[in-house]
Amino acid sequence: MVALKAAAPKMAAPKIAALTHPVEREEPGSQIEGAYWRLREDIIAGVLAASEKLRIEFLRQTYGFGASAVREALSRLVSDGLVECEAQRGYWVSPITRAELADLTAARKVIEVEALRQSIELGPLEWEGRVVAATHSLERVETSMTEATPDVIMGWERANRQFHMALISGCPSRWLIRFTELLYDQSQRYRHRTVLRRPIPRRGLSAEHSEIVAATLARDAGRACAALAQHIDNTARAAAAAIFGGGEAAHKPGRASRRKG
Amino acid sequence: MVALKAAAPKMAAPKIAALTHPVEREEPGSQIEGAYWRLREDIIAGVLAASEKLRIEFLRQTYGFGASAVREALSRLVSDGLVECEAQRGYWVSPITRAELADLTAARKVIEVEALRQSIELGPLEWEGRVVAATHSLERVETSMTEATPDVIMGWERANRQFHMALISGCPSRWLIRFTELLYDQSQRYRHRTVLRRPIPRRGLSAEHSEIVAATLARDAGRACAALAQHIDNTARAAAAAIFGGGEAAHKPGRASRRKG
DNA sequence: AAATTACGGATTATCGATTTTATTCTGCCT
DNA sequence: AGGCAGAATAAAATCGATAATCCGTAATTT
Repeated sequence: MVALKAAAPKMAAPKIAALTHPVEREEPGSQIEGAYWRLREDIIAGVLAASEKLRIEFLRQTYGFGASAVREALSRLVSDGLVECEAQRGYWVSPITRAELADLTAARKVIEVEALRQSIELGPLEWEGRVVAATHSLERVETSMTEATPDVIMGWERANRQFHMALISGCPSRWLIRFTELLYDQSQRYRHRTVLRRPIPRRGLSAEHSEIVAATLARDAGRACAALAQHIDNTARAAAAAIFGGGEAAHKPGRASRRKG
Repeated sequence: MVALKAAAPKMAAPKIAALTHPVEREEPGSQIEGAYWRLREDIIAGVLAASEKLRIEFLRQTYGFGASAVREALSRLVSDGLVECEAQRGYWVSPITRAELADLTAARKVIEVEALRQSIELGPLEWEGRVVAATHSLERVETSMTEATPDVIMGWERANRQFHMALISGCPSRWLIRFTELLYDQSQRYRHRTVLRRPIPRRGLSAEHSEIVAATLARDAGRACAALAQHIDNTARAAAAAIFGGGEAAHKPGRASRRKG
């Protein structure tokens, strides 16, 4: 995976053939946009590991973007919280810690749940349609999951994101939706490892989804919010167990821990 | 302060007298950091007006930063939501609209209020100290406000921000604090015009602050949160009246409206 | 022998120039 | 007269090169 194009960066700057999976994103327009989304995806998916140093030259050669594009993309990712940087010492992927996961989970239980509540209470009619559609897609993907190839897993992850976003897409507040997306993507960095270890989703995850959907479509805000909060908690617990095991933290946030010699 | 290290890049580097006020920020380290904070401040303070086109060359000459630094700073501001950009058409300050103000207000009433609740319920001891200190500073500034020079207004704005941030600084969630800051700064763009028109703060604003502080220090979460929500609402209402008047919206978000011929 | 300082390699930050893209203006055609 | 095509202009995006900084290592001194 990660085909590493290494595009002859001399004269041909040909539209940058996508190395990664086809995303629902439309054509990137500028190279910077492309670099931004590519790096973002690879950080969330763990291709660029937590705490990994992000050398400009390495990224330039690996992805075939120009140095400027890489730098600007990294700048945006800093504001997104996926990348950190220090004055003259460059960039690195934000570390993964148990405390950060706990914080993400707590914040999601405030913001995503509130967004769901507003969706239920204020969402327009077509919102219900989106929920039904996304639920259907997710179910289709889940029932057809027999093996755990990267493609299948990625498909499920995308369907799961679609599902969560559809749930809150009736919320009238753009900011709440934006924060929900941000927190979801941050959490995705943690969840990804869980999915890798637990190929076929047992643990009654589908059941949790069903409960959320049922309560939502019944416009029972209290029940739906409680179910969503529970779901977020369970997911985070599973991720914590998969990543940090029972005991201590795995990554220290201290200095950037190099990965390459 | 800030002092623009600059180090005579080529020959002239005309030092560009700062358009802005001195901030509490420490030395910027890199030029990009400096550009980022300077632009951020000037956007929030309205020096760079809403919907204004941000030409790289113009910013470069005006502030004396390099083109790359400007571009990277703008990239970060895009992720912050203070600047928007489109593929090959450059950058512009995010527009100001009545709908956006309403959304910001609603989001603040969810997030900032929740952060206050968590502060009251979970905040450590020294948090109360910070609240008392910030309240004292704000009172000092308010009682000594007789004229409305830009410096005085800026001092008040800073004290007000300190006050709001101190209130929620006991919240254990870094993400909620971060979102609160983001929304506060976004709202500041709207509030700024209110303050300009209403030099000496009447409208019982101090009274609102007092009520919030009293309830907070009494650890009465319900009362404090209600007071804060009311305060956010009143502030937004005043800003809406000052900017949009009674009727229609002032700025259309449509195409970037040029300012320079 | 330990600590400190000086050097070399590597990486980042910055600047200038080039290429690509969009916008505006003008002339021609309908 | 109005609309369209095409050139001219302006701006943004990208690239290549230079200067400043940091990290690791080795030599030197106490």
